[in-house]
Amino acid sequence: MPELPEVETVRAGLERLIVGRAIQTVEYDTQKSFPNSPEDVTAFLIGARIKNIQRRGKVLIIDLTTNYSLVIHLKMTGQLVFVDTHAKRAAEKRFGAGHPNGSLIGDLPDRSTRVTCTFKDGATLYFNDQRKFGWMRLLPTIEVPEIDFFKRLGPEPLQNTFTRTLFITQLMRRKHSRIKAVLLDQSIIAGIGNIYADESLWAAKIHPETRVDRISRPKLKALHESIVSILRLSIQKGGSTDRNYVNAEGKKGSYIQFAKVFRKEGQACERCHTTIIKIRSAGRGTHLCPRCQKVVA
DNA sequence: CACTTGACCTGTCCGC
DNA sequence: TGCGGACAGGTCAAGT
Repeated sequence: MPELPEVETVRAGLERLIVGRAIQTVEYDTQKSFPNSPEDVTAFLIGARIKNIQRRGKVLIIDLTTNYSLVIHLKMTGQLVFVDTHAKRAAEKRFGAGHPNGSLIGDLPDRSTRVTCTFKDGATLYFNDQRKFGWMRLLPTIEVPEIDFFKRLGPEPLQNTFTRTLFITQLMRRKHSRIKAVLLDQSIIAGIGNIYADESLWAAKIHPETRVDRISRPKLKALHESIVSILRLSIQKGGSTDRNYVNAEGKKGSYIQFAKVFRKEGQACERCHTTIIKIRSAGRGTHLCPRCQKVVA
């Protein structure tokens, strides 16, 4: 569920919260959560300081002063939540325990915690992941771009190099496929998931099952513009919290309340008042307005 | 090549 | 109240 805007929100939060801190301990439940050897963890993670935090597509890259990096994919239910133990104790002392602070989650670690990382100053970073689809691995910073995941990844939609021309060139690599499937293909554009695919297609008035080569130029232009503006707006709103997603402080994003079709089946389309429907496309639940978004045969 | 299905998991919700 | 099953959706591998 974390897509580009959610991962970007986590990245910005972590940049503010953990850059410069030194790692003291790292605990993880199973080898699967953290596939590196204990020797590597001790040598390249323990004692390291956080240098900076990058994002590529839906993946976070935490660069360390040891010239190693933690590469993290949150997949659907992953969370990276920072807790400053000292600040939390001070707040509890002043306001009492359980004082409402906007956090979506309770005390950590909890059942979903897979990795706990403590810093020398007492703060903690938790990697929670209810469904355990996410992954995290430590590797030399210089090797990060060489892993299969990054080699396959398409262009970043929020970089200024993502022009309409590049967008159309990328789409045409799968011109016989349905547009929804193509938008979800990370090798075509990095970072779009189910929510933003549906929202962008509604904004551009394109049916999700339209073949790429049947979409008119004006609609392709509109789609390019809606992808960029919707991703930007969502980042501004701190991402979408549909179920699990929280930012680095454990708080929800508010973009979902701006969604026009996602999880709105049965409700009236804001443009034409036709009832929004939900179909299955590219194997995913897909939301659309059947009047605004006509299939081009 | 396009497309679907299954695997990886667990929490939630629905119908019986 | 319990229980089976469907569903949620990011990615990859395998099958049609």
